[in-house]
Amino acid sequence: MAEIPDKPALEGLEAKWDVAWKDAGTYRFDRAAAEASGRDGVYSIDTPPPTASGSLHIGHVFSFTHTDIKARYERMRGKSVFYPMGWDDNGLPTERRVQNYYGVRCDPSLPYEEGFTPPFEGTTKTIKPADQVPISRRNFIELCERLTVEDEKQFEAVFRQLGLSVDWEQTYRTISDDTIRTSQLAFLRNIERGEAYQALAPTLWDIDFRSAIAQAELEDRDQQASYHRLAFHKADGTGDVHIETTRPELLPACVALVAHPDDERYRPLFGTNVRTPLFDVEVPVLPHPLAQPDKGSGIAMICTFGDMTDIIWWRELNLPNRTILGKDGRVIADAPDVIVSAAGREAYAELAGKTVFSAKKAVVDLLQARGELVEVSKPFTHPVKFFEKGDRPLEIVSTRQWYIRNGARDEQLRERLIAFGREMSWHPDFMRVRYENWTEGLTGDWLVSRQRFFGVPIPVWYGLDDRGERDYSRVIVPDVADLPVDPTVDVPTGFTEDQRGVPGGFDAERDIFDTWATSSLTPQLVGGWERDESLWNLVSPFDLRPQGQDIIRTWLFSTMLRSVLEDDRAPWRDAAVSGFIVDPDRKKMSKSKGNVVTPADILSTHGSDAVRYWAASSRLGADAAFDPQNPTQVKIGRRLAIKILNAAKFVLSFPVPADAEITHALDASMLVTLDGVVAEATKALEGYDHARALEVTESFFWTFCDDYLELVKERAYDRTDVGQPSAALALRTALSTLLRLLAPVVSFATEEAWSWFEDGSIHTAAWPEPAGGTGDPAVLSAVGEALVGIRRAKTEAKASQKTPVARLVLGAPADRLAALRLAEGDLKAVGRIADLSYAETAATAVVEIEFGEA
RNA sequence: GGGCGAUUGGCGCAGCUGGUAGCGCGCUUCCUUCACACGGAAGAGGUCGUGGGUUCAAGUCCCGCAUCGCCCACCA
Repeated sequence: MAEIPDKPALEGLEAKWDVAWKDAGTYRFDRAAAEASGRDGVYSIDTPPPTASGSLHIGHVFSFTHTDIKARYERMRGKSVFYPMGWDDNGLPTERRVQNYYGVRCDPSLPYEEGFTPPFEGTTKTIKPADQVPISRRNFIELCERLTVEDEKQFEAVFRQLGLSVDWEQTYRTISDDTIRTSQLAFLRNIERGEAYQALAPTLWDIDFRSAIAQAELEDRDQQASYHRLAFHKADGTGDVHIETTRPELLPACVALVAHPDDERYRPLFGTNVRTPLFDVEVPVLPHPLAQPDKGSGIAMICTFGDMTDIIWWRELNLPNRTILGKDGRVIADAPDVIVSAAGREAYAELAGKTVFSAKKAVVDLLQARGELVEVSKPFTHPVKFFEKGDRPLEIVSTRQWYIRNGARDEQLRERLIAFGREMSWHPDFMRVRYENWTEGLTGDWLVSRQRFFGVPIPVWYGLDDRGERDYSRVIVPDVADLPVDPTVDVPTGFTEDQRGVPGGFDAERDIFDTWATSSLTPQLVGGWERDESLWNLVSPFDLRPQGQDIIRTWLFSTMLRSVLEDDRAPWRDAAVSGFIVDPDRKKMSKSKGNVVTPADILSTHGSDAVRYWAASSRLGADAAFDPQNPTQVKIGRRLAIKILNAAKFVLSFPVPADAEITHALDASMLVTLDGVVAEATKALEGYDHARALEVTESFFWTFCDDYLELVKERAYDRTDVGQPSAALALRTALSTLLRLLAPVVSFATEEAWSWFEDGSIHTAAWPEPAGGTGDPAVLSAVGEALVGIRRAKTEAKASQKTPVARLVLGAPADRLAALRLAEGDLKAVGRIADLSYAETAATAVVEIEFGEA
């Protein structure tokens, strides 16, 4: 046990207890205990792995604190808590950060350079792509690893300062060998069961990242556009048909016109052909119900591919593919074969090699020059699809990609996914709806391949035919025992390296997995799936998945999918979804808006307990305001933490006789009231309502300090008073209970105070149970009311609370008077009242007061 | 266009299975150093976005509307 300092303070507690907890292994997952107790004795958490590229933000502090509170509660309840930490270090954010940080970019065609030194180290300005030094894939990946390791150290430091009760021996990275092995193994199983497949199809494509993008990574952004009214010429020469488009540059990719089947204006045209302006290509006019008569001129051109609707029309109307955009977002050199006229080919030549933006201008100029641009509308804004991490609108190009079936085209699977979602508990419950909406609204299978570099390689090769072309029907998979593999380096069983890339040999898949394809396996990654079966059985399915509401469609959905495909069950029992942080203007905080506050400063300035308190006072799913200039709630938390230290010090100053018993009605009343608080806080925490648990506990704590402690301090101090042992014991009991109730939130101050009178960590102490005393709660509340009355009388007299009172008549309802008499001594002591008498009144109040010594 | 959530004193929030509103901050006044000035006490201040309905009784249940936020959408 530690000495009680003269002047307790919060400063330094974080560093002190972080080391102490680490040395004692306070939060270590006790595998032996878990094995002894079995799955039911374990509480396992599928912790979100923060993206290790850059810095943590206040939102991380917020949501991770929510999880930590529950973890600490379950630990005190006697569970072996499995609380790991992961870092999501693969993927685009890391690549982009590495490009900027070191001034490099990946060029897979380059050879590996031993001992490569990057041109920059930690630049603050953005380096233009043209100035980035091209390096090999292996060099690039090495830099990714180097940088993420550094970031992860900083992240751990912040989380330790915050006091997360993570078992820091249970960590994983989404780029480690173990992870790659697990990710590849799960994918091979998907292939085996026919859940993963490859297909050549129109794909949403980011021209800057040069990679395919999945539906879950889309976001709409408003863009300026104008309708361009173009004249198509009827093939029979009887006139023109006007269409409107925002994308005239796609005119050479036009494959048909489309109007609604019931549209009288265009009905006569169905089945006929028209010729495109400029390029003079004959295309059919077709009916399709998705065409909207009230939009534009009511008839649209279908291009391969301008938007998602084009894909649907193209597929359902069985149209040819005349893609003109390359993967770099520029118009490809070769015109579609159907453009045969000299004028058409000349026009196309003007566009070849141009970006979408320039090509649009060129087409408009050409159309204008030939008088075929009828009209250009005023610019307006409309939503355009972007990759959520991208800077330019997505294009749609035809590419070969890998997909995992997700229920979009399989009603049975979709229904199972929803059914498992209903088996789980969601906190708050309405978050389930978002999951269901997403699942029901899926438009296609999950595109998991990415044309990127830093990630888990897709573990396949393709057989090559005798001309050296990939035969996509001959997918070669590795032996499970050989995982992890990098197909670009490793050789499939039955082949030799010299068969790489030669006719009759093999060719490596160069794509990597989407980061979610690996993140969707976090339970498997951390739980020892196919690596440590006994661990897996102890922790899975996990108790808790904590996460942000913004990634329900990605992380939560995909984790559920993988679990259902692999094990036919939900991966967790509970999902706790935190809200996000909004600034004082109610805007979501995000890097792009530049209003992000870094947590390290906040933690240092106000103390971790204060910040934890702020986080704890928001319920799950509720957005929380945070004003870095004036973090009110944080300051309140700080006040609470300081009060805890001071109150503990005070309570511990009263000696508790060895044979002390609760004999006084007021003490018994306080303790039985506290029992109710324990019951309520416990119930709240069981239901993931940490805010409610904190509220009832905190509320009682202030009553305890302001009223009860004031009332009994004289008695507790006076060893000659027969009521002394009772008061001292009650105080000590309440302190112990309150500290434990507050420990999950105010983890540092409670641990500090605990160390003054108990051995061992409060965080492994038993969660309090109601003591089941026989007190009457009415006594404490009646005396509390009387105390307010006495104080008011003194305040109104502008007297100090310590002013002696010669005589005081206390009025109260009859049933309350009895309670007051039971605590008469304490009331007289706290009010410095010499002569206290009573009167029956409707409400509790001071009837007469006479100041002065007795 | 669809879905979800929010709307309670100046601000941030509680109000569980319906019975005429609570907490904290801020504010006003006062006290004070024997746990706590990173302190203590008392007080003023809302009829609960809006229009209906159910009920003896509605922030609290039902329907409509408005505003804000988030998510989704096949937006030529």
